[in-house]
Amino acid sequence: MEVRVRFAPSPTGFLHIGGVRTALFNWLFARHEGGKFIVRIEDTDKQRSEKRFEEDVLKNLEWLGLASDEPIVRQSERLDIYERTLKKLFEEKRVYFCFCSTEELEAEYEAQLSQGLVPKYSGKCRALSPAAAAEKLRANPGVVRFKMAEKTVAFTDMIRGKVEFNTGLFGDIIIAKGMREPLYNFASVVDDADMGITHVIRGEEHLSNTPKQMMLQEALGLPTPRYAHLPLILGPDKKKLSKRFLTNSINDYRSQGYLPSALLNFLVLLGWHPTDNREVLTVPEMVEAFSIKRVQKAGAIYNPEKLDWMNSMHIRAMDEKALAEHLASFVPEHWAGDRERLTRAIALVKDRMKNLADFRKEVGFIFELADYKPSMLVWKQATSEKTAERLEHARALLAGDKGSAFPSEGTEAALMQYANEEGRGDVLWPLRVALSGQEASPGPVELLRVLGKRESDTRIGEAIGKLRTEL
RNA sequence: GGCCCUAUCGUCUAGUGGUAGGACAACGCCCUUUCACGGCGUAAACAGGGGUUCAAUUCCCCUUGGGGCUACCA
Repeated sequence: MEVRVRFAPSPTGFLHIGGVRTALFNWLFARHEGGKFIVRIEDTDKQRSEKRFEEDVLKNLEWLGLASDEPIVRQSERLDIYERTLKKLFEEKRVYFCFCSTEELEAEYEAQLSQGLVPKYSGKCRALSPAAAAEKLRANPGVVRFKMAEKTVAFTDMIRGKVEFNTGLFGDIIIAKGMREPLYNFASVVDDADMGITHVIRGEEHLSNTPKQMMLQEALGLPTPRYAHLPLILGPDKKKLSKRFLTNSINDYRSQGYLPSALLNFLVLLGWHPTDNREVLTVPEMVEAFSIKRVQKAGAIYNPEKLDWMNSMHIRAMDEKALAEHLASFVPEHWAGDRERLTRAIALVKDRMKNLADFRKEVGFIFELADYKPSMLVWKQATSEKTAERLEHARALLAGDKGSAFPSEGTEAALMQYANEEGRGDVLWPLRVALSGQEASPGPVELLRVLGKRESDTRIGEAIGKLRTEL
């Protein structure tokens, strides 16, 4: 039988890190098994669902490469189906209308609690005759309750093994607010069956929903898919992932210059890893090695430092051309247009970038030299005068370069020889600062290579000018 | 409170009935004109208590810690 899984977000907020991980595990499972991954939008809560959130979720899944294999399913477009199913449940007397007010219910729960009892719905409205219910319906919309049988329900979670619940503790749960307003547990069960979902992989917060859904499946004569409940991602404070991270949309990671593959790689390692010790994996490698049975049982803490490291590893693994594409939205247009220089700049800093946004601040000076103080050119105990002389010497050396690739091997050797004679810091430091205008940067020879002969000469000339006017 | 899940370095984790390994982060050294990168190294963990056993981090129980659920949210 074909494996079919789904990712079922409710569009009540931007797509966040936790959602992506759930989507990823579903997607990997589907790909590994050669099955289908389907996105279902759970927008039954009209108050909280917003179209812009749905768009955000879909757009970001696409960016991450986790798009749905089949057309998106929207619960808001399936109200007829839920209504029909609900009618059937009414006919079979598996459900009933309840008209108890929130105040009544609260009072009931308090009373139960004070007697040391487990608070649950008393089942009061079960006794209402269909006629009485119809009468009340005229003034009060009511809610639909499911007659929960009291029994022990057991299932085998693919990650946790056997899990047991006593459904008697739940009471008669509300499954819809009216004939056309289904609630989560009900809509989810109907859709999973309709969509032919074979495996439900979701967050651990749904573990106790599973027995409720199984009871619903039983009442509707629907098959029970296999379940896997993923451990939750915890915040750095070892508590449930805080608002600070949950409200962070994937958009933020995207604009900070994280690569999709790095984000996915980081997330997959939160609760799973391959049998060997590999940590840096391409997406195809993840698919190949993935196994739901190897998923960890305990929650994992979100560690942003490791994400940075992972991103730098993925940046390094990417070739310069592909990186240039990704960089396009992170640099000014005229930089992106100067493809030749952009590629050389990328080669220069690829190994030192943690994210794509770093690129601009790491090598911006290649495109636009910022103003700097002449004193920055002077190495340790050297004088401005001496520094200017050394720069002039170096400049003359470079000007004599006749090779096709600048700087030629001979020029480089001559420069290094001069540096060794004068003191490496005394020559190399001012040269590097003259070329970069920065306290910290890649080395002078690398910079010469990226800037080219003419631009290098201009910059060294400027540096000498700065030193001379200061004297 | 009740139900359920869970427990190895700060973090992600490997692992086995008999020296607890890797990665991130930290620290140190090397490389080096600078900053990174890189290389080498250091520190760092089996939550506690009972069992079972010649022997328990590993198997069992309890406690404790952490988490989830306990909605007319999903």
